[in-house]
Amino acid sequence: MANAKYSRQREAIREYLAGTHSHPTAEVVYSHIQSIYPNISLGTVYRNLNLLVEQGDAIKLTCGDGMDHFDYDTSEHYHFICKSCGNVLDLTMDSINHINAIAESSFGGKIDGSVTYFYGICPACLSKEKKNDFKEEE
Amino acid sequence: MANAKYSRQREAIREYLAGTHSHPTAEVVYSHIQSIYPNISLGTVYRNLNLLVEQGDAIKLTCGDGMDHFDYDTSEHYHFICKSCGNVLDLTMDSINHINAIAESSFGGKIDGSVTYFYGICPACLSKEKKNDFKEEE
DNA sequence: TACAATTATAGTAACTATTACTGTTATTAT
DNA sequence: ATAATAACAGTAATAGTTACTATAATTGTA
Repeated sequence: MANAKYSRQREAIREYLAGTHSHPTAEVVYSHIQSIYPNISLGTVYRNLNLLVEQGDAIKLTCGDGMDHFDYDTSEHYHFICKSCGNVLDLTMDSINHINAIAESSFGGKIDGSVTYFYGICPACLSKEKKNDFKEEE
Repeated sequence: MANAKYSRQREAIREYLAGTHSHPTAEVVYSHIQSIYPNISLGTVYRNLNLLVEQGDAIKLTCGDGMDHFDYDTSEHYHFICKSCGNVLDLTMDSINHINAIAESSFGGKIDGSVTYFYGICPACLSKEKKNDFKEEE
């Protein structure tokens, strides 16, 4: 891991990921990087995304939609998945890491951490729903 | 969904799932049901597991190891994944559903629920580690 | 019980996300 | 400049899962 060579492709991936809060999948990263490096390979994108995760520069989100999502924000924060549009959003909220202590208190093993995903309807889909409700009333 | 016909295969899957707390994958369910129905198809296992989930009789766990796990216990409880052996364990602990209110308080959308996975070392692996530490000391 | 209608099955093919392989190219150290 | 090595593009392979199809099982009705 100390023997990781620089590569322009990886830095382009890093910069794209650092500049978005959209939690893109590898495929989405791939299609964006193609505008800079038209010949980049999807395998290169996967390898570098995983490398960034291994190095602790990004996190991988497995939120149950069949695709991994990536996030350059490694600080403690939480994610929301909209059941309607599928978008993954950041949640700005107080830390809930006390749940690890709750879990550990009556458990014979060791809790190193936890991952929480919140589900529901995102603000954008919620306002669309309201519009449709209004239409139905007319 | 009201037009679901009885099938012996599905009931065998249901009974196996109801009788274990091991959170088996579809492949594991498949190999167990084969002892009763040697010709059962893996597709049948997948279809019926998903049907049980749709009907609310089981839940699907996507805990990040690449395979979905299934659980016949639909009551509110939490899961732990051992980083060492990969086993999925039930955690007996107080409800943490207050985190949904924490998430919703500063969010413009609607929170319907959340899923939390705890990670660490399970009791069995923890005791193995201790044995190895002891060996290294000698 | 027989029969028609319909859903489920086994077996197989297809699909999606991801990883592995291979010969060539880029980066780095000397 | 050159040698060593890691990364690349392109492609093949893998794993988990879903879709398709002809046959079999289940269910409602006479």
